[in-house]
Amino acid sequence: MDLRQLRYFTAVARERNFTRAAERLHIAQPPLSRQIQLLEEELGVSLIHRKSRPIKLTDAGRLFYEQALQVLGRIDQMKDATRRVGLHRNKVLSIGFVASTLYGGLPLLIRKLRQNAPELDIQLLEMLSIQQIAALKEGRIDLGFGRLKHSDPNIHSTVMREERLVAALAQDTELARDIAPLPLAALSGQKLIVYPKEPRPSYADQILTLLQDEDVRPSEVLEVREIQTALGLVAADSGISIIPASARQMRSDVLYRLIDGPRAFSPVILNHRAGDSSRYLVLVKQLIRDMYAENPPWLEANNIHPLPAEGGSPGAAEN
Amino acid sequence: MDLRQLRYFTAVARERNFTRAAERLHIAQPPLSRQIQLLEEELGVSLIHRKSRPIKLTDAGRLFYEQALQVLGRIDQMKDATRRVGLHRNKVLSIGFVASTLYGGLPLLIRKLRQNAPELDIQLLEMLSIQQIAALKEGRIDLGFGRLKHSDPNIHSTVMREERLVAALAQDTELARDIAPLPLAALSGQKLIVYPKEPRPSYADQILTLLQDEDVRPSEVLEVREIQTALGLVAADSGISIIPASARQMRSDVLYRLIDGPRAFSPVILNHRAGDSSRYLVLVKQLIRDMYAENPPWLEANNIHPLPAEGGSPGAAEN
DNA sequence: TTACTATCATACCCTCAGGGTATAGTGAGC
DNA sequence: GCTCACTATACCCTGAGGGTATGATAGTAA
Repeated sequence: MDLRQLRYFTAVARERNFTRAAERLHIAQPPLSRQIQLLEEELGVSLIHRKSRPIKLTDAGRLFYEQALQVLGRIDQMKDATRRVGLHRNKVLSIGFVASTLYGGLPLLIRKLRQNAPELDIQLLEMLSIQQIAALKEGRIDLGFGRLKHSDPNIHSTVMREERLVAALAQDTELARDIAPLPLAALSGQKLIVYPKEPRPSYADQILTLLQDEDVRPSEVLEVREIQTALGLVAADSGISIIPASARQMRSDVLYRLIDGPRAFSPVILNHRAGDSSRYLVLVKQLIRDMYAENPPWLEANNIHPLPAEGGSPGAAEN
Repeated sequence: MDLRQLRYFTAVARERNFTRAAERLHIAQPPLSRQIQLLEEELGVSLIHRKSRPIKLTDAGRLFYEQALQVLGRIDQMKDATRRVGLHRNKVLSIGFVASTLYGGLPLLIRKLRQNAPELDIQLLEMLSIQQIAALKEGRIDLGFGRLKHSDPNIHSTVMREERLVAALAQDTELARDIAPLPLAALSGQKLIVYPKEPRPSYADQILTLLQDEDVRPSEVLEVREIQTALGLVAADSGISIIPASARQMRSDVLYRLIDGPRAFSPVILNHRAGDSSRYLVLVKQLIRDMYAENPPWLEANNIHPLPAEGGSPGAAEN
């Protein structure tokens, strides 16, 4: 497949007419017909009902059309952004993050960052905690928000906060009767759903280690690839999952109970290359301190405990 | 530009070596070098530092690399989805929506829909209310969630609920002292920010008409293109904006006060082609009734008033 | 039904973009 | 400064993509 084919197809779909589309594309009509045929052949699917005038798109064609428009738009944006950066009009900051931080302070941080550094092209890449370590070393990202501690000397880490863990429970089950915090021990003998399945080690191991350390044994452990699947299975009454408190927003058709216990927390960790002294890194750290200082509603709502040492003194509680 | 060039560039970026990338692509090294040069020439930007071994990406190159990966992935997904639909394994339902419904019931509806019809490819397209009318007629979407009433006989509409309006106020301003509901009249003499600027008529006109009907005259009206901009300006103390209650989630650094008055509501309207009797349309309507029947927390939290006639009897309160 | 028009598909030719081979140029390490 | 590993340059050749001519057919009006 070829971008040319996408452009040709979108022109035909827009005009609902091969001849006019060809004119608009500044080519003759036969080659246009042929390119569309080749495209349909490659996909193994007919995109256009030709046995009617004006022509109509098939269901597949309509889907393909909308997606093609989006891809083409995306490519234009990509070219523009690359040019801006290449011509030194803009700088790039690539930020890796685990999905759950989307439900915490990350969106606000990004907004603040855009306000404070409008010349910055911010690139957000969803990736797991260990993938962030590799991506930092390769220079694919400049900053990572993860949930896993690591021991790589080239990567500098800051625990930003410890977030309460909650159990996600199916409605109308025994444990869902009460809403008081749940002792970890209550999970003994229950079916547990953990995520992500790979790559390891991951948040799943953090949860499994916690249970093991507290000598809590689930009757069964099911590993799934992502939190959405885990919550889906919970909703289908296939077990219990343990998630960071802020991720409760992801689904409202399951019940959540805070988990009790001094270790029932998951950290949010800021990772960056040791020795990186970019002004944007400094800015991000400052903005994070500002955010905690403002003590926004989501902090309390999500039962998040900022670390005592944080919030005021720069550099405190790091590494 | 060409997809081939994107594939070539990602291979080089991955391998950090032209020769090995060429092998992996099953072409000779010189043509690969040339394609990358052409790409850089078209962009007018250097993507690769060649004066080091192994080669390194420039800032622009890193940005371009990540974006290119995403675009290529997107294209694969697009091909797969189109094939599935074309081979009748899946059906497509295209849903147009105004941005603010993302903060209401739409995400939950989509989840329910996926559960109830896993064979369905759901395509979400953000568009304004009037754009939805045109898109429905052209068959670009099958379903629209908008906020504007219309009078097109080919489009069937159902008011799903009336949502409270709230005023977005800059922190530390006079009106932000109190948190009690704000009478519309309090907006007299204030700077007002409305959106979207175009295409008209839009939600902006709905608000302006409301104020006019109630004889409330702002000192100044500023039109901006989208709600994010409006809230950004509010945060910068450039005026007051009026938004649907559920959109409060978009920004936490401004203050919101409910607006008082019998007409201070904005409807959420379901649009579809008159005569469309697809089973998925029926399913969506059923799921919406289920959702309201469950009376989820966001309904109350957003001060939404379901219409009395809705929720139980199918077909009631329609059109 | 027929004739007409608008429009898409087919057949066939030609050109140049992209790939190949040979080789020159160059950064990095000993 | 020599060598190795690697990239750029020079030049040739082939086929994908575009052009022209024409056939095939849906829609339409009489």
